[in-house]
Amino acid sequence: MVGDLLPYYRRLRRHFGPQGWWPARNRLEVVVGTILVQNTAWRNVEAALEQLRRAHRLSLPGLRALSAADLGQLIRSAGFWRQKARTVQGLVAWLDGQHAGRLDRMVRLPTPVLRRQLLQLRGVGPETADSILLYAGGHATFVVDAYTRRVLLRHHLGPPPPAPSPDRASYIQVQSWIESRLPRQAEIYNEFHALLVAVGKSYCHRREPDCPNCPLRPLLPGDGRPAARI
DNA sequence: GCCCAGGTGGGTA
DNA sequence: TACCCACATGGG
Repeated sequence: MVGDLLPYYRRLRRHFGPQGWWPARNRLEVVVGTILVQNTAWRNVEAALEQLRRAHRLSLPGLRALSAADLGQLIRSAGFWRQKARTVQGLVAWLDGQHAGRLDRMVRLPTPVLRRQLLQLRGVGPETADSILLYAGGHATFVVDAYTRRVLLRHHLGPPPPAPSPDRASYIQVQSWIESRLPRQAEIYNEFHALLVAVGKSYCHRREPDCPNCPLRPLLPGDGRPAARI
């Protein structure tokens, strides 16, 4: 069980190379990025981060100094900007109130405690919480996102959907399935998740799961069988 | 024009 | 619990 996914991890890493996630310059950028990227293409997030940077507001003091309206305008390109501005401000307020405004203290909390606290924040769900835990804090927590599900489905991996319903496994079920098949190390969770995103992005077309030109078919199992619906 | 992108929360049965 | 929907911008 443990280590079942290691061969795939190694194969993907040889093919794509180290991914070096999260694409950010510091811890705060990771945290802000995890919120901005919710259901949004990363390029739109980059534009928003750049706007914050140019306004000298991509820092805790900078964010504190912004009204919700002004923050919203700066992150507009990331979409859902009213919600996301509120979420960022809520997170900064919580950080100030509970952790003396210090991310380095926040990430030192035990994983289950920090996860629970993050999930209490409005606008922070399981994926955002786990992204902060893993990519900002180095906690060994696997991030389940749309790419994770898509790639697992396409290659007939992952937990079976619980019959008769719902039609897909829960976040926790997918997360447990992966975590129990890899060494419990943040570095491996980090890299494997980033590699799954690289796989997902490299598919010729999301709507053509059987495309014979997909260069990744030898990298993950599932060849010789009809591809799962994605 | 239409579809989609590294989700989340609220409402309803 | 299991759907459904709003939330919004930008690129293919």
